[in-house]
Amino acid sequence: MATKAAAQAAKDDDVASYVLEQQVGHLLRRAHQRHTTIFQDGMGDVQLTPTQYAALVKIRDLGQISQNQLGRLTAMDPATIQGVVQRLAARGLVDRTADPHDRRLMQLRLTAKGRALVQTAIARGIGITEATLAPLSEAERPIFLSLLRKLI
Amino acid sequence: MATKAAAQAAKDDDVASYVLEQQVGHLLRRAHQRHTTIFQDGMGDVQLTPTQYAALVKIRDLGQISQNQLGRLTAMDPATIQGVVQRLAARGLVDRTADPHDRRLMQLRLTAKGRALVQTAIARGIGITEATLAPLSEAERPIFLSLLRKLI
DNA sequence: GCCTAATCATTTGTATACATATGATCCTAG
DNA sequence: CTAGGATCATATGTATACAAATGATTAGGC
Repeated sequence: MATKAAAQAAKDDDVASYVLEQQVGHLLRRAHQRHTTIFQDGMGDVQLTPTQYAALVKIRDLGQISQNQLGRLTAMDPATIQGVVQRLAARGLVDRTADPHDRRLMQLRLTAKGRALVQTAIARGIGITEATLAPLSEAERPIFLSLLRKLI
Repeated sequence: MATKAAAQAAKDDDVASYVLEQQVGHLLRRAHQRHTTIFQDGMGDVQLTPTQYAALVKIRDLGQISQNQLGRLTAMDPATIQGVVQRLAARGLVDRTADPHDRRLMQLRLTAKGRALVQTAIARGIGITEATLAPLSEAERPIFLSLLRKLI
């Protein structure tokens, strides 16, 4: 029983000395917040959110892709990607056509306007990545990125 | 002019070879998503979101605090913390009283129910941090956390 | 070939996250 | 001591993010 009581006392100490600001979840949330702010400032008049940007870049990479597939590649569930694509289509950046071979699918492509915008956006995206990583030295950046990748 | 043209060609190459999945912003978003999933699973029937949890822990630390101040300490703007606190109060976890010395302020305290719940929640929060960092070795974890802290 | 299961897109509801606006209250310069 | 600015909480609107449900369509097992 003494060991059980000691184990419980140790756990109570952990709870009492728990510091929110040291938890990885809190730090991830704050780092993500900071990046979102940098992103919004960096995009300026291009006026894209990070998810809209991810969707545009991925459509650019693949030329044509279905909506749910795009969601999987950009880590958005069907409900989220639906809203993102709907807003991109409303701005005339993305073209949605029903797939003739599978009528469940919405095939997505960039419009001419979308292709032009994504070029500008990526140029700014490069600067945004640089600005986000600015607090890290050149040596620290690849270390951080490789560890961050492991957490996904 | 040759140098300018070369510089532009280099930038065009950067745009053409841009890989979304390697950008720190995309990785941060995905790591944060993964943590949120782990958090929700780990909390189980405690049924707290990460921000609700952060608010409860911080009120526990300080005993009493005004709403906007709590928002600053947990990195939530006034509109966001308002909703978070409103939901915690609706569940009877937090008590809101107008400050007699400054009638602009809403002073927040944990209820008995809130104090009991936060104990359980922090015990699970410790496991959630562990689960989030599980892909990293013991040596990698402090490195990652120290680099992540620099990005805030 | 048919029935069931799976997939796709959409819709609804809840919860951050933030910009912006507003009214109440406090503080401070003059 | 009062007018102007600052702070606080709230409200509204937009945009993720995801769970859960739905209807349309396709694919697989038999």
